[in-house]
Amino acid sequence: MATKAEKTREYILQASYPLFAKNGFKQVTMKDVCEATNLSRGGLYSHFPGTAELFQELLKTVSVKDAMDFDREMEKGSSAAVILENALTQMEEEMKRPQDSLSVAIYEYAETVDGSVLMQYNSDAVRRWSELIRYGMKRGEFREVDIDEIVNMILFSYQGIRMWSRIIQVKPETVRAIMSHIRKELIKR
Amino acid sequence: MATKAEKTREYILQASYPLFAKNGFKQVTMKDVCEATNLSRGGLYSHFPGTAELFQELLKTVSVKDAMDFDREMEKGSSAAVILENALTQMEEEMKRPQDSLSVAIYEYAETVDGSVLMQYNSDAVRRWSELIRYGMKRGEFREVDIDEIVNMILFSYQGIRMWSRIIQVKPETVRAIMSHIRKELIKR
DNA sequence: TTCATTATAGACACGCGTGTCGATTTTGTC
DNA sequence: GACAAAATCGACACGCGTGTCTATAATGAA
Repeated sequence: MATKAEKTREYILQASYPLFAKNGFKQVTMKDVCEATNLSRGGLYSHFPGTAELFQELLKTVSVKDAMDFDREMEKGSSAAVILENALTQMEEEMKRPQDSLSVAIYEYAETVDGSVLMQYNSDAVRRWSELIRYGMKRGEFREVDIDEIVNMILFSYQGIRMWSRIIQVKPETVRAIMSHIRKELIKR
Repeated sequence: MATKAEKTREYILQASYPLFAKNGFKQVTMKDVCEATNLSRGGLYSHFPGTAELFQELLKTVSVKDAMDFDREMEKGSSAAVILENALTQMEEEMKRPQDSLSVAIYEYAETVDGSVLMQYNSDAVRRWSELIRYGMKRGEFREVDIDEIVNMILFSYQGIRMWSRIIQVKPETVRAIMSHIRKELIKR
């Protein structure tokens, strides 16, 4: 029944999201979270024993709405080309604001705490993309490609550019070049 | 003239390489370097004021022998397909032993100290690969591709897979799938 | 071998993040 | 409104990495 604690918990999660998005996982300290939430050490620790558990919880609430969840669209029978285009656009948008994404934090979390998160993350993405491509091929919209090759190419170049774009100013043309390559690779002309 | 100091400096660099390769940049402390070199704090600090300078110096000595330095081969007039094959093989080898490569350390160094390192690193790689592809096209070995698109695809998927392979066990098939895609993309059949 | 120069040892004080714990305030039930 | 339970505060001790400084040891030129 509402319980103050649950609200506070929720509030902490919401308030710490930008911290992780901006600074990654390792760079965020409990002290930072204290300041971001205006809670004291004691108050904070009574909700989360450490940044690891906090971040873990944060991931659960976020992973649900993943940009690359094509299932619904495919069930609706939407055009594969359109679904692809939307995904590419969303990816492109994300690159423009790398500070809003948890991707690097997830990487660091996997590095220092639990690698299985990345495995899960990756195999999910592989599965979803594979389904989309199979779908597109079945509908005759996509070329007959080697699914494994294409999916890995897409996902890893996405990861690569995503991480680098946090550090160096990756030119929009560069992002577009990758997207364009993916498009050409898949769409029948 | 020989000067003990220079030798020690050299020794420190050589001894700290594996530390950075294994642990990245941020995770390496001066204390770690002390232990790896059997030097005391004072001894070490009289050579390098911090890990940043140490790593910077380390980069200089390493970056010379880059796996993707195609210039010499192209000047010799070697087959573009062969040069490509060698590069892909070397990349594949590197993935097998991610703990021996400085790639993640470079990323972290760029993140925390100086991003221009990555920019330099990247634009060099772009230039070299572009030249190789232009060379292969001129020789009629490679298809007439969009150089920008292909080069970015190659480099970013390489980066992506390289970083992830430090954390999750990327299957050899996956690496091979990427390499295979690159090959198909370039080589005329 | 001598001795000025150079290199090294290791103790020190400092800053910062952690996790804990008793005191205090707030909640919400009766 | 009273009062037990729940939530929060903030001071504390601890570990760890940093950078400095002086005494000591090694070097190598005369």
